[in-house]
Amino acid sequence: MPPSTIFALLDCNNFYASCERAFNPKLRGRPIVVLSNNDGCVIARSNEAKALGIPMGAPAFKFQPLFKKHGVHVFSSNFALYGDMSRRVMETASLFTPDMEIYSIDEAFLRLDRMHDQPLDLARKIRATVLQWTGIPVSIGIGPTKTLAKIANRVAKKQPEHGGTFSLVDCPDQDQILAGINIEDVWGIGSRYSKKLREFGIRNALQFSRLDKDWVKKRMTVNGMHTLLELQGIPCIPLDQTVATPKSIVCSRTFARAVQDKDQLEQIVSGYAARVGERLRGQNCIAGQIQVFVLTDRFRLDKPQYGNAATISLAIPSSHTPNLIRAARTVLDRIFKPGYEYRKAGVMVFGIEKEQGRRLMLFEPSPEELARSKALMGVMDRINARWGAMTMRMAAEGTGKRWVMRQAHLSPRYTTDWKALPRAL
DNA sequence: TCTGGGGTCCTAGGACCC
DNA sequence: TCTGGGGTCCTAGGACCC
Repeated sequence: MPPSTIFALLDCNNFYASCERAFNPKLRGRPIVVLSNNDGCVIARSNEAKALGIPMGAPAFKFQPLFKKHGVHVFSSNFALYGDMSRRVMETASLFTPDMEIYSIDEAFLRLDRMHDQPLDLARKIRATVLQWTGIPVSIGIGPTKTLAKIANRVAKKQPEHGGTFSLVDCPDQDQILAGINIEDVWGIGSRYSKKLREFGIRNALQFSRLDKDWVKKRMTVNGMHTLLELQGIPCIPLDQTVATPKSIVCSRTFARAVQDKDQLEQIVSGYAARVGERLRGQNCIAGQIQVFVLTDRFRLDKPQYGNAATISLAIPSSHTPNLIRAARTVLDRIFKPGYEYRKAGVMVFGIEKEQGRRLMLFEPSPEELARSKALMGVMDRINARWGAMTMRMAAEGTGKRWVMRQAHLSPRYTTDWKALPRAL
């Protein structure tokens, strides 16, 4: 890496809440929360909702009175909408620099050296364009390392006087700013390490940045050492633009109601296996192993608790839904114990590889068989993409309504469903 | 009396991220 | 009645091999 790398972190402000607001201008200035699956707990809040003291992860049922009192607008999570809005934001930002790493649904690292504009000018342009084209407000922080860009982003977000962008490159106040960042707010230092560090009297980013390298490595592995060096301005975490195949794919849910019946659990698990299959095929991948897990309600300590997981290898790596369902049922059979009230289950696959270029196995299906299964899955995926997930599914998933999931406050799929396109009058 | 040492692979657990 | 879901990486320790 050349000596003067300049990283920017673009981060969408209150992303899910902003997505809901982008299509409903009446919500401007109003408190908004977005709930997790099952309408269980709060996973996103607008600034107004934060100001009301609604914490991240708050169980929705405990905050109902507060929502009502302050007219908080409540939404069930709508990932079809958020995913599509994310794509728009990222595409817009990518027009400004070729060096971009999409880090999460609402964050991207950019490299701004090698560009003609001054980094801060460029950041302001990106911010304005994204806002204008997508309706999503973003903050952009700039620094000589990713970790410092993260901190700059925090400053940009928390101190409105900077207008949504901030740079720590050649910043005379850097020490003062680092001293104002709590240790648990440093990227890479979570709650466990923060607690440990506070026991040593390390409370902020500046104090941490002055620790001894080997002391940190010994207690926080090589990752902690990288964080330390990055705070000192030495880049250790490069921009990663590779599109890696995922190592695992999981589909799991907490149910709205407890399930005791094995047949019902089989249908649920089959449905999860089908979702995993869709996502594998979406990446042109196949998986070699499949795991199933089941859990009882961890909050009902008055009831008998049980949780278990098991994994098997597929005879032949596959993304074919019937194969995944068959395997998932075999695993479930092994771990299911009657007499418990299950509240959560999941299906996970690993040993994932690209479908092309895979090593050949001893008992390969014939080319005709492969073509047939591929065609069938292709038709299913296209129908579900066009008409909404789960329009077409396997018989094993059951034909009942999606009663296991509660989504009482779902917004329309504005951008991904023709029927839900907003009208411009 | 004496009882090596190094390499690899796998797994479980722990930490982190959004 | 009611508490999310989906990922990654690192390390220690045991099994096994030579």
